[in-house]
Amino acid sequence: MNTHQHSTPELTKNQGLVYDSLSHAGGPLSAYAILDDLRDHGIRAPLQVYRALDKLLEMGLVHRLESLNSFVACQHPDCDARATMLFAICSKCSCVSELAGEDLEAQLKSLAASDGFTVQAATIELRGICSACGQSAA
Amino acid sequence: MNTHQHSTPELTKNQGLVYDSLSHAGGPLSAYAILDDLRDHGIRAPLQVYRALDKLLEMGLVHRLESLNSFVACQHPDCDARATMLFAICSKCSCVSELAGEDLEAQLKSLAASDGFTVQAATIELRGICSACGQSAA
DNA sequence: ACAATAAATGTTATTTTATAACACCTCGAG
DNA sequence: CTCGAGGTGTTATAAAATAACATTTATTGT
Ligand SMILES: [Zn+2]
Ligand SMILES: [Zn+2]
Ligand SMILES: [Zn+2]
Ligand SMILES: [Zn+2]
Repeated sequence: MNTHQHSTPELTKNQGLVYDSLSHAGGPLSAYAILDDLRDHGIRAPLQVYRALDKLLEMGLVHRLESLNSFVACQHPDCDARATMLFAICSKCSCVSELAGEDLEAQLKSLAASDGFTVQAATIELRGICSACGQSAA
Repeated sequence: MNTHQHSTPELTKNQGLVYDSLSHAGGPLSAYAILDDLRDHGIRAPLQVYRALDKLLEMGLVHRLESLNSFVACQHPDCDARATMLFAICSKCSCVSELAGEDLEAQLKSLAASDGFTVQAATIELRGICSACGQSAA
């Protein structure tokens, strides 16, 4: 279920299929999982998925989770405008939350700057236990 | 050139070979690049490299760069003890600096905690321009 | 409307990254 | 000695991503 459709700039057929697949999944999917999901809708080759993903990533509708080799629909209304995003990945249920790093970005930049490094983009992925799993474990 | 040998707990033959390869490289290498580098030293199959890497990762002598699918020798005297580490990867020269996140960890944890998430491990990889490349570009 | 151009698609083959499965060796505790 | 854990060597396979090429579908300028 897709909640906040961004300012969706009309997707093409394949882009729409891939985006819907990711949105409905409610969690991260690998490119090949998307492929399987869309076999019935005419998607037959990995490239069809990867090409759609490339565009969706450009548009900011989808994010790539490097530590999982997988992709997730953006959960945030205006990622592009906002500060650095970070992803909290639950080790138990594999759910993913996308959080806004508000002032985190400034701290990262200044930390990097102390080494003479100019930040262009940041990948921040946390591993741990989500609130639901934390409570059920007690 | 390996500078600060940690408290190296005697590596096995293959572990030593892989660690040396990574140390001498002075930058990130893929498992298969390590394999190629060590063909002359009796390493013939990916598994020999991946098994050694697994142990080296456990020991904290080596880190995995998720966004590059590659590995780098630890540059920091005492990673284990220290706070969250972050990696600054230069988009031009591909060099990698490992920085200590001092108070960054606290901020990450509190940010995650506001979502009910308990952090176990963090992957932080920055993309940008290193000091050397920044100056040469001018 | 029509040609020129750009963007998206369909398909096959290939590369790159990572594991599975199984046999053998080595070395130290009992 | 023996047996059990960890390390090694090897072959085969799985999973993730890209290359190359032909075709089709929009966009744009005239
Ligand atoms: Zn987002
Ligand atoms: Zn969970
Ligand atoms: Zn380190
Ligand atoms: Zn550089």
